[in-house]
Amino acid sequence: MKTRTRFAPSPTGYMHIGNLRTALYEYLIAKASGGDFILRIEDTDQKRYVEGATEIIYNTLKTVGMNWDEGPDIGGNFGPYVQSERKDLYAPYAHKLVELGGAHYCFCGEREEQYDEDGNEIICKFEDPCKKIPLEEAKKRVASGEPYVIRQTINKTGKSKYEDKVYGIIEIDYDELDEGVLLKSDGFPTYNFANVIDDHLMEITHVVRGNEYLPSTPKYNLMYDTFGWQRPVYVHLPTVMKDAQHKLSKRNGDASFQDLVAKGYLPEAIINYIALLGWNPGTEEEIFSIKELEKIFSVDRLNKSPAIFDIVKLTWMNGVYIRSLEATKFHELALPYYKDVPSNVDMQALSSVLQPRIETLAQISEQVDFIISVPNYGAELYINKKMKTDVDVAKGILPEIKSVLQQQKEWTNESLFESLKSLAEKLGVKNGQVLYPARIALSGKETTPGGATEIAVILGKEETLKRIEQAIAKLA
RNA sequence: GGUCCCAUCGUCUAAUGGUUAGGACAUCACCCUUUCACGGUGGUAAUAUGGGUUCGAAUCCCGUUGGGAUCACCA
Repeated sequence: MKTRTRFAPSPTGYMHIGNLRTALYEYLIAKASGGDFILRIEDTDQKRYVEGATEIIYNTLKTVGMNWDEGPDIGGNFGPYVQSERKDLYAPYAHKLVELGGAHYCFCGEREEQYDEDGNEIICKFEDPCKKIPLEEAKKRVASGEPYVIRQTINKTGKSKYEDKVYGIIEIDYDELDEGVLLKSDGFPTYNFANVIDDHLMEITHVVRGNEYLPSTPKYNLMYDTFGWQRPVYVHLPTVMKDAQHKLSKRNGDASFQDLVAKGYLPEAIINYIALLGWNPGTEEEIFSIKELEKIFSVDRLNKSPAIFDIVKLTWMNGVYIRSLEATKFHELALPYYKDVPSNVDMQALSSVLQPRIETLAQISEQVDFIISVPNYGAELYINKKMKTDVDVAKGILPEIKSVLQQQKEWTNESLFESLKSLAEKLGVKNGQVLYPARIALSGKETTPGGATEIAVILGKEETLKRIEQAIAKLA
């Protein structure tokens, strides 16, 4: 049978990293066996609906390359794929479940307190008195227009048992299960019900979701069993944590996918990183494209303990991706970050020095400041023990550098380096005694991306000479 | 609190009864080098704890401790 998995987010306007990882594993489980990946929007809670949220979901999935085979926008044989459009479909199943004895009508409403004959408080979800109302009577009350919900009926004896692909056998006493609401008084299903109906109707073979559903899964199994439907394969995923105590969450202000992208992380790197948060290939390789993951992914290698999201490692991995980019591609991605850079600057050259030095695109801004304008600096910047330079060395060498550069015909890194190196030889000084002062004069910074000659190339001849002259004037 | 789940370097993880407990990030040192990066080499660093079972336990069992999840007309 063809594997079918589904990603079923609710449109809250935010693509959480944990959700993205769940989607990724759902996608990979399907694709690893040539199956289908389905997108379903779960918007039964109208209060939480956020405008534009579905677009964020579409865009995120598209930019990371998780293409869905069926979904609200492209349709499919099992639509509609938005739960609110499926509204009318659930109630008949709920009523049918009542007929089958798996659920009952409850008229308690939202009234606060009820007590039985012994004065004990009645809590419907635990043991609903309404389930004792004869079915015929309950149906009459429903027909007469009395408000009601449909609650799951649970026989509180015995133990439930099921197998999860990552956690193994899970056993829970039926007594622990709540008689929860399946169909709300507004006629909408709750997640607990809609999810079972939809997964069955859409022929989902593998239900993949966060492990917070581990304890409620027996309730879903009861429904599958009562309807006589085959239970899906369960794959419950461990939580993605922010630290040892807290899960990653919107409430804590933790980064979403879009936040990370805005900070200059590449979608490919994000996907690669989160794929490894709770899964490993069994080899020592760790750089994978989503296409490669599709080939090697296997549920067996999913981990069951929670994993802490480590931005430091993601950042390293992002650096790996940035470095492996084609130079032209990198330049294209870097361009938006050059908006304050003067147009006479050689931006291609800038990109080539930046590419091996940054780990996120946002770091470009910090690296590029001195290109825009020379920061204020004191003469003591020329003092460097290792390079054997000080203010006097700089005073002596800068005019020499100026005249060499003025005569320089070919303005490339190699030829500039050659020229300055032979200047050092001619004067009998160390290379650093020429190059270090030159870099300070050109950048006003102790450390820069690239060396003096690379900066000169980026700046161009005119600006380079201008900066050297300014530095000489400053020292005079 | 009841129930369920989890537990290997700081972090992500490998090792499914026999390994000097391996790799990656981070960190430290050194090398390379016109600074900074990149790259290279090496180091520090882990089986939470107490009992079993076994010739042998990170691995299997029980307890303890620690952590997480769940107990809505939210998903």
